[in-house]
Amino acid sequence: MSATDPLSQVFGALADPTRRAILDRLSSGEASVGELAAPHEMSLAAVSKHIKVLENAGLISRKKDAQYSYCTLVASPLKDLHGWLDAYRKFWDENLDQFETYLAELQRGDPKSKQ
Amino acid sequence: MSATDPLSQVFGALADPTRRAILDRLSSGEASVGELAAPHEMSLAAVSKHIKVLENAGLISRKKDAQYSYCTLVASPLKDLHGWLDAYRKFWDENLDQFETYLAELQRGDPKSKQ
DNA sequence: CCCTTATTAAACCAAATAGTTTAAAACTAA
DNA sequence: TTAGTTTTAAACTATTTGGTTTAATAAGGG
Repeated sequence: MSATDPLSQVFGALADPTRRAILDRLSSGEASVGELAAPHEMSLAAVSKHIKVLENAGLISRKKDAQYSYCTLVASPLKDLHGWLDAYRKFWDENLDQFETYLAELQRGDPKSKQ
Repeated sequence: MSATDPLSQVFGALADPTRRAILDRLSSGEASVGELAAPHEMSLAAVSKHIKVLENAGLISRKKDAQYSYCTLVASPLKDLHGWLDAYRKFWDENLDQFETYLAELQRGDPKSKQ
């Protein structure tokens, strides 16, 4: 992932289960770096790096309070991603429709579906 | 992106503008490797590798015909991705909040929601 | 049979990723 | 001030990525 465009950054940030777990945790409220790191086997420094990747992708923001750094989910990049996905939605919906039509025809024994 | 779980593979495959362009091209119909490579500056072999990444993520399938390899978009992984995204939709979609409020009111039998 | 076309494999390289450990920075509390 | 907590920076390593070039494979057409 050496691409620097925003969409690539967001997709790249999400291409890791640890980072998705962090986002998932943040979906139930803000948390400090230590709290975010706790469930993971790796070192705190490693989680800190993952958090920075998410921050660079715009997926989290931070608020410093004393020595603590509190992270919050920022959903707008996910909205952008949803917008990108939507261009393909008709595709899988169509396929689903076609498949359902096919199944319905099979059940009816419609001869057209057998060619 | 050394993670091997399906979702990471899909996100990783999409974290590259060349690969997204290939998917975009395929959304208007199947194409050979050569056709997919044409718009890009890089070598054919490089595009061939990108196509393999997309194939490994399950985003395209191929059909061999003579020396040609025809690629087709497979949208189901995008549908999975959409499912993952949906868990975050409430963070950006005000309309969904309204809809959930509406549903909650309906369940309560709140008369305001019926007008 | 040769020649061309389409694609992939192999070997190679530079840069990026994902982790480590150690140390430093910034703050709190005694 | 000293000691402890939280987080990040730095340096290092192994692996992966994204590209290259060259060669091999596989098919079709004179």
